[in-house]
Amino acid sequence: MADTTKQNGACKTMFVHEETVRAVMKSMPREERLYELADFFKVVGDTTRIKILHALLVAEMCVCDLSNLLNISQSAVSHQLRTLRQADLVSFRKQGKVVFYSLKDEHIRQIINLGLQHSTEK
Amino acid sequence: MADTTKQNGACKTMFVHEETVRAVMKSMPREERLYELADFFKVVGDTTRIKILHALLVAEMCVCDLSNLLNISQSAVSHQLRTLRQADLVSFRKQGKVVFYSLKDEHIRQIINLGLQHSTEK
DNA sequence: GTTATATATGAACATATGTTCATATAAGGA
DNA sequence: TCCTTATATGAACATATGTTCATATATAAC
Repeated sequence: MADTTKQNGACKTMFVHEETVRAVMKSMPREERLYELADFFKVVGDTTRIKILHALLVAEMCVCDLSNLLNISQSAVSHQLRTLRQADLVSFRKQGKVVFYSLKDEHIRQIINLGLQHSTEK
Repeated sequence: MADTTKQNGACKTMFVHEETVRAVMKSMPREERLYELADFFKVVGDTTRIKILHALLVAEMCVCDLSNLLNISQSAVSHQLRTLRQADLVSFRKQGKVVFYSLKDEHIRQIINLGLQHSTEK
C-alpha cells in the first residue's frame, strides 16, 4: 500500500508487522506530550534530586537543612531546587530569610514508591 | 552537641531545624539504593526511550517495527533497547532473525501513567 | 545606613549521554 | 558456500547536564 509508511531504511521489507505498527501509532500521544513526560522523568532521574525529593517525602525542609542533611553545597542544592520548582515537583514558602520547600503533590510520592518497588524486585 | 553534624559551610547556625534533619536522616535509604532509584528514572527520562516504552505498552514489537514507527534509525533504536534491557525494563524473544521486545512488568505501565497524570494536571 | 546571613543565579568547567557511521554478528534462503 | 537481511555494537562527535566558584539579592538585626 502507501509506501509513505516506509520512513527510513531500517528494514528492507515494507513492515515486519504492519498491523501492529498501525495500532500502536494510533495510541501514541502527540510528540509534545511525550516530550513533557520524558522531561518529567529526567528531573526525577538524578541522584541529588532524588535525595531531595525523598527527604521532602518526610518533612518540609529549608535549603540549609537539605544542604546539611545531604552534605552538598548550598549552591548545588539551590540549583537543583530551581530545577524541581520549574518541573512543578516542589512548592516553597518564605519565612524571613528562610525558604521552606515541600512536595507539590502526592503523585511524586507514589511514583517514587513505585520506582523503589521496581528496583527492589528486579 | 556533636558538631560533626555541621558538615559543610552552608549555614552559620548549627542547624536551622535540627529535629527535622535528624528525623529525615533516619528515613533515608542507603546511598546505593538511592543511586539505583535515580538510575531507573534516568532510563525512563529520555524522549526516545519513553516513545519505545509507550509503544510497548500497547504491543510487543520488533526492532524494525519500532524503527519505522518512531522514524528513528535502526542503530539508535537498538542502542536504546540495550539500555532498556540493562535496566530490566524490557524483555525480548528471538524468532529467526527477528527480535521481539515487550515490557518486563506492570510497574512500568503504572509509572508511565502516573507521569502522564502529573504532566496533565500541572 | 551597615553588617550578617540565607538563598539565588550566571559563567566556566568537566562529565555524561544520545546519535551517527561503520562494521560485526546471526540467521535464513539460494 | 555465498548473499541478503535483522539486529547489535564500538568509536567518534556533538549536546546536555551537574557542580563549583564568585557574586547578587533579600531580609533581619544593629
